Amino acid sequence: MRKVVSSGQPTIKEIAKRLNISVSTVSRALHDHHSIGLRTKARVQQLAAELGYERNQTAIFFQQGKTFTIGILLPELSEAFFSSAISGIEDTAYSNNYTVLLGQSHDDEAREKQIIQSFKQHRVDGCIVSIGKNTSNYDHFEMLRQAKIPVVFFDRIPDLPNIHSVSCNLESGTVQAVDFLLKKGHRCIGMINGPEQLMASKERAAGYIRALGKHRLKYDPELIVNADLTAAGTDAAMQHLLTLKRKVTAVVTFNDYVAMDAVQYALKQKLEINKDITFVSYANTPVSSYTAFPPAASVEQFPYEQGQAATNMLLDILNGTLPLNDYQQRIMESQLVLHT
Amino acid sequence: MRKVVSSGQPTIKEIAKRLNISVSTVSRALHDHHSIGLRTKARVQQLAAELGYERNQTAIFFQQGKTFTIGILLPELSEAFFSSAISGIEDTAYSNNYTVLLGQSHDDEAREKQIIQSFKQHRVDGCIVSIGKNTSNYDHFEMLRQAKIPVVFFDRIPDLPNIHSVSCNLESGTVQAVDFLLKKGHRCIGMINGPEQLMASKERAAGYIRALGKHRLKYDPELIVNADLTAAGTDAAMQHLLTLKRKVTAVVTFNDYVAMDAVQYALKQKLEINKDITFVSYANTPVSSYTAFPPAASVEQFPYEQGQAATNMLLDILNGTLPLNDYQQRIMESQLVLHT
DNA sequence: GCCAATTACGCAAACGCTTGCGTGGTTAAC
DNA sequence: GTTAACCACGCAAGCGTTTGCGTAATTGGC
Repeated sequence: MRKVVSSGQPTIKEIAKRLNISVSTVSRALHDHHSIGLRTKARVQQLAAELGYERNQTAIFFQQGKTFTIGILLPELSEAFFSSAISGIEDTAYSNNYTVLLGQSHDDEAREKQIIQSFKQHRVDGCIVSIGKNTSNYDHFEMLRQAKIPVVFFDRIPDLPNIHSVSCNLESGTVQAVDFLLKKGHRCIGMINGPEQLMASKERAAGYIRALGKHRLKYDPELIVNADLTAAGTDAAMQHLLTLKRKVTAVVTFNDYVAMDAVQYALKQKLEINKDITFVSYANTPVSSYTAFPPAASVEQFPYEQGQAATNMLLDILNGTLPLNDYQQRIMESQLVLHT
Repeated sequence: MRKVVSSGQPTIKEIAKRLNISVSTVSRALHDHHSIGLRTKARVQQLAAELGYERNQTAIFFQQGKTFTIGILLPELSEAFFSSAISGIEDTAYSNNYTVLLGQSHDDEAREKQIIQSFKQHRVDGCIVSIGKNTSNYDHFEMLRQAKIPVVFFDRIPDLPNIHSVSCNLESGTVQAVDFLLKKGHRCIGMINGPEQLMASKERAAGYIRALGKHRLKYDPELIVNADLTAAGTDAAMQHLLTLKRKVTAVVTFNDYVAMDAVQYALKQKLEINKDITFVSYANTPVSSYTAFPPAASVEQFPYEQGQAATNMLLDILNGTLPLNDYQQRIMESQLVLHT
């Protein structure tokens, strides 16, 4: 039999041989088991230290069927929102002795499936995932369910029954945002929303409509336009809004990038920001306050905290604190932040 | 013997039993081994598909002594520079069938050591690391070396002999930046640099001085000020520069955030940007182009590409293409990008 | 001084998979 | 008809660790 690898790392067996005791004794000594004599324990531990023994996690993972690893799948690692979330996830995973496996889907459904597959093969204990923009088939998550690998969806959550999720209540934040604009006297408020099928888009729209209702104002469907979040899409949306008969004096944009593109467009149309037209956005970049015309206010979604919350929920499931089939949808409150 | 886990996942053994053949045959059939008959192969593969068989990677990792996993340790996952780098790393790892394990040190040396320890126990095949600001002891990396786990340092590289590294030559970028300003006619150029001990600061200063030398200009030490990267520090630095007898008409700032703070300060002093004073910066945020007064130009460091390069170097080592002891320091060129 | 409890350790199986080698059986070459 | 080559498959070891159970030896209670 060929020895595949000679990592050179000392093993428990090595220690046993040198000390002329059995491997089980060594294993127990290393775990401070009560049935091992103090002398033996000391001898084992000392030799282990001398040899620089380190347990082979891969062996333990295999033997225990548990990896203390969670897979985290996000659309884009470099987006500020997600990178803050990763930070929150890693921090809480770390302090609970879990490790984090990472994958980015780039909003590509096929790649998303492959990564989930890879996570599953890696036998991760659980997953945290934010689905891609155009993911419409959820077979891969069904597989995870069958494999009894818990998943906590996060931010971009699929429209599925019986799932765990952590998300931000964008509806309430949107209500706050629209309220804010209404109180400032705006009566014709446009909204550049995201792709229709996105939950995030639905919530924004719902908040928008609810806020109008609160103030007994009629909702004009033409004022909400679904865009694709590209600069071109935003331009088209702006063009649509600015050519309506009623004059749009404020716009709620899907996120900061859209806001900035929209601002650029407005400037090209010789509009004066915060006078002719006011923008409110959803925060996803730390530097929007530095921009020339930052949105008058923005809805903060606390990505770091969402990451923490999702991880905690997953850990609760893994610990058995939270039953796997007790599906929880934790909805965190978003909050409108004024940019004076 | 207690069955620790009953994951329910079908195993190779299960398939063998059902088909009344040996596990080895099943294994080979699944690997499309030539010594297995077509009929058996088909039967095995079909049953495997039916059962939803999936190989247990943890078993394979353990058996093979290789995990196809690389550990990546960074100071702060949520910083734009690093999150782009992660993105580049994940992408190239993914396309080479490697998976990425993640850890952030928060510039805490103890945590850095723990994460490296964890990576080692996970038996990662290799590591990519950017060290913490105040890491001064390198024992943990020495351990990796002894365990024959290759490391590629990246961006923030330690002052050690015999290491692999990928970093960006900020000196050349700085020369370009100062060149640019000189060609525009500026003769009194200030620099708001970072903390003195940082390699990054030294390179910037060196580039500044070299560029002046190229043009046979005298270097005035008063024009380079070391700041702490906070808004207050930047204000103080600006104040210093603006009260010199010679009139500073351009400033090179440590990064985009400093630039934006400096711009704010200049505006408060009723200076006109790009007329009374011009800024050049080092890119570390994707949105600086949206700001009111973006720097006239900035030195791009290509974090995504650096991440790719580091990963490729690591993969070359793992493939044996690049000998482990053939230490390479890849220095990528930074590049001045004009923001017209 | 006898039985029970406790202490201190070893045996061996099991986790799932890969792989070198062995072994019949068939085919082809001369 | 003998030999060689090849085909198709099984055996079993081994990767490092954990753990239920068995077993001596020691101790303590009465």
